[in-house]
Amino acid sequence: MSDSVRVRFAPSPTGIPHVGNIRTALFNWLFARHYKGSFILRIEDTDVTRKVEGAAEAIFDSLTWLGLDWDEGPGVGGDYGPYFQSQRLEIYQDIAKRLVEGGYVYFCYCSPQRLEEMRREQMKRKQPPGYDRRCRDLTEKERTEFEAQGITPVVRFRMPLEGQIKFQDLIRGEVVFEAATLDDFVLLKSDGYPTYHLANVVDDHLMRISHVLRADEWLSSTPRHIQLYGALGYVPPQFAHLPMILGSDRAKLSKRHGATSLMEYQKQGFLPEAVVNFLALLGWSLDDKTDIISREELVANFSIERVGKAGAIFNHEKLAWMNGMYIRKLSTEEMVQQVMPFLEVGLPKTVTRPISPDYFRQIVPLLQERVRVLGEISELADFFFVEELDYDAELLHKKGMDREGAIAALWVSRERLEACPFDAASLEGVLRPLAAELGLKTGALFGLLRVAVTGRTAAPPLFETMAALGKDRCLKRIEAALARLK
RNA sequence: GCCCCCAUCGUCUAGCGGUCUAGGACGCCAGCCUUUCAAGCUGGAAAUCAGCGGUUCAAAUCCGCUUGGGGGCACCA
Repeated sequence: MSDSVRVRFAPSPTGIPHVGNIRTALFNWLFARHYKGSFILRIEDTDVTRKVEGAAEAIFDSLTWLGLDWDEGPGVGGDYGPYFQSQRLEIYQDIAKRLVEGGYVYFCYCSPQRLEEMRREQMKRKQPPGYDRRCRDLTEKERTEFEAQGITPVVRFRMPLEGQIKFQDLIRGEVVFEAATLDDFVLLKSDGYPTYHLANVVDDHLMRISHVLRADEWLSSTPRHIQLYGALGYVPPQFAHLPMILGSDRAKLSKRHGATSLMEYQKQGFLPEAVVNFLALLGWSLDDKTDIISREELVANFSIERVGKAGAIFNHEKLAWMNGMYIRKLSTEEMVQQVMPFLEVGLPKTVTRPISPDYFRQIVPLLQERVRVLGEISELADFFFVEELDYDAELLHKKGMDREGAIAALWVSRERLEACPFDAASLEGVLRPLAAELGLKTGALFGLLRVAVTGRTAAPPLFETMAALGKDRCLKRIEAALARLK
């Protein structure tokens, strides 16, 4: 199989790609890389009316972000281009002509209004909606009459009226459809553009695609494609219909499911490696225990045989957990690189920019195991950057400690700290004994100082935090806390 | 409505006739660690394997039916 594998990701630029689309791309990519085949990107822009500006770029960006590089397609070229279907119109028209000559198709002059009305009728009678084949056997005369009226026809495929259409799906096994339940679908629209069915089949053949891995939603159009391949004298590729990724309501992913666009995950601070890992495990598994798996291992082990059949709900919680796992694996340098952009946009405007990387390098290790999604970073770390802390004075004398006690403790602490070198070890050497001296539990003193210095009750370890903040800032904040208590 | 697909803890999944009183992970709960929060570690609750019939010495695993869920049914992809 190795030398012949050519797979493709063929999205239509009608919107920003969501995780479901990209999961399909990922499986194709993994399949190609596993068998050392080719991964082809083809843009199926045959619907002029639904084309969305910037969608193609969003597709490129999404794939690039995840590191799903394509061997042929926009930007890289290839021997089977062009890779935009809108640039291949003549090809489809030629093929359609061939089909006309072969009698596999016919011209249909039915107006959209009539078709719509027909479907409404069918629905009302609880009949399956589908083209009633009115134009299937038009006489020469009827045809010329319609032509004389200036109607531009569409080209429809002549489906068999009876019999079964069978095909082997690599994931579903044998799938059988009754031909009688399938209607004559459109191949060429009246604007001269091909429909998905025509363009997709033609291009998959012309581009020598060996395996079509696509979402399950395509399963029911596969028998049509099989017929088309037959009429064209093409050998169909192998099909593998991937289980769908579902929203929390178990329905097909759509805009109404909230943040599903892939780029949104980038914006929120997910790492591409984590997303790849997570997406790969949605519908595929290595074994009974592997959760964290590298791209290399995925490529080495990916196989269609281990792709499941049931749809999978996209679980944000688990993705967030996994992202945290990947964040913790980052080196300090990598973490600084990753986090900087998020701080730039997330920190209040009052913080002076640019943020010093040196300062930041000190605090990054304190944050690294406390973050799951990079976008959380500024909220978690803002006290390292802002000048004025804003918090409720009551936090300073919460449990067990009264106002006077807090004032006294802060006062002494300030005094001792003044003479203390500001590294974590020295700070601990001074503050731990101080707690005993004051007759306070360490937790009480440290908690008090934590609030004074960070403005919150939950923060990174106190000594490291104080060391990073520096003596000046800490003393000033303790003074501010004292003032707040008065 | 018609056609097709699917069905193991709330979620993602392992399981491909006996090793399953069903394993792992997320989340949840508890304990440990600990200056808080995390992280980490340990333990726990959580699935009568959708139901019912078969086949078989033996079924989560094979078959059928039912139910439930999903997808498709455009001059959209």
